[in-house]
Amino acid sequence: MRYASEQLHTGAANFDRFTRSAFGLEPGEDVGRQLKSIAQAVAVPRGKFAPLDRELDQVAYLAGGATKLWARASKGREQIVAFHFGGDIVSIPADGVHSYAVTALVDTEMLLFPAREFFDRAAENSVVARALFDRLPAALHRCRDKAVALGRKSALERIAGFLVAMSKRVGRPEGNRCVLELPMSRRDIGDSLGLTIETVSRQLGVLREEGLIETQGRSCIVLFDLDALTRRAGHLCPSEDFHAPTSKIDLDQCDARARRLAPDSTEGN
Amino acid sequence: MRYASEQLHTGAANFDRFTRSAFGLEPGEDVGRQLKSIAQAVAVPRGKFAPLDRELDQVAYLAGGATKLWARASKGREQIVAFHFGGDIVSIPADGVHSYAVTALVDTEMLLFPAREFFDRAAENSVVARALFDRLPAALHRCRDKAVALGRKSALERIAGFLVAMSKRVGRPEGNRCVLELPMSRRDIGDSLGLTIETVSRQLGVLREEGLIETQGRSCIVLFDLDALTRRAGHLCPSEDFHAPTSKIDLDQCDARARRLAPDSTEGN
DNA sequence: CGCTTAATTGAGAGCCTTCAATCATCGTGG
DNA sequence: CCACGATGATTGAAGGCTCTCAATTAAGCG
Repeated sequence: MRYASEQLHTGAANFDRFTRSAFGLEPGEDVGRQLKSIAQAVAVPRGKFAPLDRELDQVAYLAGGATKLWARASKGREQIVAFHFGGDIVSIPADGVHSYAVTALVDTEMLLFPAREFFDRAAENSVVARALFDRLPAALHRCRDKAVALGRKSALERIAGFLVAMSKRVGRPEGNRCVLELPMSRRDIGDSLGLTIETVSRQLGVLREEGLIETQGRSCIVLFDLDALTRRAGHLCPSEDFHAPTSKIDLDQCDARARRLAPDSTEGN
Repeated sequence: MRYASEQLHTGAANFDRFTRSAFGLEPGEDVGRQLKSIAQAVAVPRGKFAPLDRELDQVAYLAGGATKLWARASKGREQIVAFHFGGDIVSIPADGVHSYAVTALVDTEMLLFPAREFFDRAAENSVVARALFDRLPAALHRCRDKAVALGRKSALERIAGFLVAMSKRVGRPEGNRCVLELPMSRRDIGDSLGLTIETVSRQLGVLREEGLIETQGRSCIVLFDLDALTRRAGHLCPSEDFHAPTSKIDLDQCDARARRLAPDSTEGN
């Protein structure tokens, strides 16, 4: 059951690389040692699951590669909740209302931590804590944007939004074009957007016929006009603040009874 | 533009109440003072927006009341991303791909913080940091569960899941029944589940005819069988670990090439 | 008690899914 | 290096679930 092939270490050098790239820590700090003592280094080949303990929340640091975090919903359909790439920190839920798994899209190396111990140690070091307070809310906000897309957007809007999002994470700019080398299949894209592969294919076809994108082989997509795609995604555009079809919420209409109160009025009620 | 009515203070006593209930802090600690210096106390009447700065990520602590966090998507449709109740800490995204707002479902009092400063100070105190490391991943995981529902579940499953989730947050057990006094309208429920009010109404009708629930007036729903509702929601059920329709992911099939490697093998690569 | 707003119920339309077949891509073996 | 086979992607037709539009009923408040 144990293949001879590759090697992977939680050794000092590797671990220093992790603490530096993830948290900006200098080698030799206490937290580093403490985190190392609960880390489990894992190499997951393309297409395989990460060996998770589903009884516990876990945290993973991706040293390299790409993964999908997904759950099984009804009728055997999968919902991908997030894609992750090298350098990312992944928060993986224990079995709750759904059962989650992490699958490698390409050969991936990761460090696995039990969430409780991980956060206990992180809370003791302000540098680590601060780094996590950047990442966790960011992950939450990405998930919220995804919820908006899944709940209220058409297939075309979701596809356009997916392309724009991917361009920011794995896009390679070439002049005013952007070349995407996607590590995930059409099925993965569909499972991420709550669509079928057929619909993904059809909507990509629509964008292709509009001249906004070009597909090359299975994994390469060229984006010709990111602004247009952003508009098609129903995203908030800097250029559209005025006569916006996707309008910003006008908080000035919010009624002044939502009063700001002097933060220093001593005591009270 | 400033109404004379109620009063609200960030005064010492109120603030101590906040730091104690949110973080388990004793009064008089440094963090408390530091957080207070950046806090803004706000009373938001039912149906009104919280006065947010959309240029900045923000954090809100709900002293009491109930709110919805929502975004505007295409065609003027809203997507509610989360409901929050008294005691909750809310992470509110700045304008990014979508524009978010917080609306009070009932009269609500909250403390608003700029996220950056809030987390900077939180990172310096391990007790506060630890508390947030409980709440932030929990919020993320709730959002992930919601994404699964929005992406891959039928209207009936979503409604059932909503009722089960609400029973845990605002449910009042009465014998083996559970009484829900919902602060949100059918429209809010629909906007939270990516459905229309009509569909919400129809699916509630289905559950009613099955004898699983009873509706009383606009805001009260009685749940007769939480287990059955949980199954209808397509959730993972403890009782269903064996012949599960909503199966857990079988990580034992995950192939052993996802090897666990000795965490102490010194140095390497 | 009447009015306003919310919720329910019904009929028809639309978008995405399902089912099915064809085509393309890419890895493998000759 | 090319042919082949397997898998993935594309395209087409039909069906289903939810939405839209419309009318009716109920709830809650003054």
